[in-house]
Amino acid sequence: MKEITLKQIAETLGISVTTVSKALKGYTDVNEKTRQSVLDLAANLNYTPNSFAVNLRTKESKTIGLIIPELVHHFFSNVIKGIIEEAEKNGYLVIILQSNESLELEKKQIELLINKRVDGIIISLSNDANNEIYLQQIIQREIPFVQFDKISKLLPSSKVIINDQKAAYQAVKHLIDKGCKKIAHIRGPINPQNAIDRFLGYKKALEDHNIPFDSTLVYPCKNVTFEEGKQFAEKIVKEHQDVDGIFVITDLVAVGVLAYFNEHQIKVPEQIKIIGFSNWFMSQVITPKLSTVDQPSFEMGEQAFKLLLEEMQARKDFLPFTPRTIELETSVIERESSF
Amino acid sequence: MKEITLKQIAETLGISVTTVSKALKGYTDVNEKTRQSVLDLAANLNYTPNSFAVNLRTKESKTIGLIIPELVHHFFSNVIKGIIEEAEKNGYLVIILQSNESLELEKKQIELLINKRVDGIIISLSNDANNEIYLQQIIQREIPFVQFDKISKLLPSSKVIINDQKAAYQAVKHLIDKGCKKIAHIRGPINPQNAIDRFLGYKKALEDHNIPFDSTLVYPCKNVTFEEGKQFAEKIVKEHQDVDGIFVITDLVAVGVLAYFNEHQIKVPEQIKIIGFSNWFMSQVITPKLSTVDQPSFEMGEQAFKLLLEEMQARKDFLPFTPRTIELETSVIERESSF
DNA sequence: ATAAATACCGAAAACGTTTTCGAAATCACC
DNA sequence: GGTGATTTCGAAAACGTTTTCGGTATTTAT
Repeated sequence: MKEITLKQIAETLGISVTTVSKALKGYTDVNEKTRQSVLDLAANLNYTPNSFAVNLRTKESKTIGLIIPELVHHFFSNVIKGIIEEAEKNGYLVIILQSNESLELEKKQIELLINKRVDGIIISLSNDANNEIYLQQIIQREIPFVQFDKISKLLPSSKVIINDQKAAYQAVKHLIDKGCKKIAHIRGPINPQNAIDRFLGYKKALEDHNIPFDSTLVYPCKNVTFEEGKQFAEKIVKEHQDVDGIFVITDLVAVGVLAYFNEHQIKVPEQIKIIGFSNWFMSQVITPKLSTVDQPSFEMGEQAFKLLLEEMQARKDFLPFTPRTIELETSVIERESSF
Repeated sequence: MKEITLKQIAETLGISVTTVSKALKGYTDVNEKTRQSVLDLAANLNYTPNSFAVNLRTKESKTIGLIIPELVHHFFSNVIKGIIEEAEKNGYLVIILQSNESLELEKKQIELLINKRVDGIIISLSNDANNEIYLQQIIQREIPFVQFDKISKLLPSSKVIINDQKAAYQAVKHLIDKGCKKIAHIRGPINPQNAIDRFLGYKKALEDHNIPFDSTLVYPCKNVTFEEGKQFAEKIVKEHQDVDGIFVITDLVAVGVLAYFNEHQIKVPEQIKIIGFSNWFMSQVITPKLSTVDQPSFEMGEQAFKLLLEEMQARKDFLPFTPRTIELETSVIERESSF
């Protein structure tokens, strides 16, 4: 069970390693007959180049790294899928690591990838990350680098994002269009930019439609869980009996809200209309089906890899590269919870 | 921005590359002073060994490959998480590929990984795979290899599985214990072994409790979808008004059943009790909460990597290796749908 | 016929590391 | 002071590939 090498092919054919290599790589300075004999023998022996040697020689591994905060997550799963498929189309493989929303781990994972000498890195930052030194380091080392979803605006890299503020605006406008007059917002934690942006979109939509903003109608999640959804649902109906619409930071929490209302015979959408965010899979299998904002997650993955590829190729050819930001369109998906 | 190499360290210290390498790798035949100076300089320069060169020299990449049928899947996401975490603990990184339930793609992905010369491969087979030649090839090449979940019994490799038959038996027994007298089964497709085993467990549980088996109560899914769940729910109540329990191949389909019953005011669990399989995340946020069978997915991933590591180390030391199979325990999780 | 152009091939260096093996220098001991 | 043991070091080979550069051999043009 020995590995086939160029040397072996060369020896059995009585030619040099150089010529064998050239024949296989389509160089023009090799005779058609010798080329054929090399190709035939290589095919017979099932030769595949030793990628360790190729990596060393070419200084690239055709492998990229991907860091996400949490693997078990419908949104991220779809992004990963998009990245992997697009990468494979272009001959790249993907190493996946998780940061578990920990800065320390995020730092460690980045160092792992750099030491592995991956050709590029795609990342969705953990909540508290911003402009950490270990992130700047990626750029200083000129490692091709793309951020998506949860990004640091300060870092000069390519990015794939949605316009959270606009998307939230549309979600709230949808509730208003459906007749809601008093709309609560269950928002995300204080720090992450997308929670802030969604809150701002909520506020702007109210203002634009002459609904007074009331800060007591805004409930901030700490952990963004199903349980929190149930708790806030209870709080909302107790504190504001006349709320007729809720915009929720993400579907998971919105499903918690729905669960509470189901249990307490509060009719959705008749009494209160609800809209979530992200179009999690579960939102279409729950009763009533949850209206939500669709984020094109798979496409986000595809675009992220494409941007990375752009930079990888530019660097290889020593061309100047300026980062690009792609903003993907979101869309309100109207389902039973806001009819 | 040049990469630091052993050579550079050697030159600035006026010693040989050999000694630098030895100092960094803890060889005993290097003077304590020189060792310190090497260590200091290496730390200052932030030296990390070029992994391409290390790979070539040591013939291992500290990278493994993982192939799964579908990434966007609560069960697989958890397995992946388990594998990645355990791998990282042991200094390995993980490349992930999908087969999309296609034999052709599965074959291609395996070849990709072999050509990449990963140190080992973990796989959950696609539905129709069995003893394909490209799978045998992995074993012939002596590439460390572990199967999990959907396996081929014929292939002599380590495996991590659950006892589907036993798990299904317990699920059905649970319904019987709760008083069900006429239990339908929405089963999986004809081919996959786990669908067959779960069906057999269903049948055996009935027999052991003196409930006559009735083949018209068994409904085979084609695509295992939410929609199929709804359709079969309708069929079941139309064809067998007196069914009082349903054992469903997997939670997704069971949620479809629940959705149909919710829409048609059929009371769960009062009129019909339902139990699913796999403990998908959504089963605990739906109303009523779905009873199910928990598969320890994260642990499955951990164990799969541990088995792989065993084989990788044995091969490296030229020790004989005999594959092992680990069978993980499942447990019935009782929730509202079967109270 | 010779000169110039072309086709074909291979030696050798390089990528950066690990490890073997022998040499030199130092030490201990009688 | 001589022997043997021990400590410390480095030359060199090896891993398998890619690519440069020069050298024959053959063809074409004059």
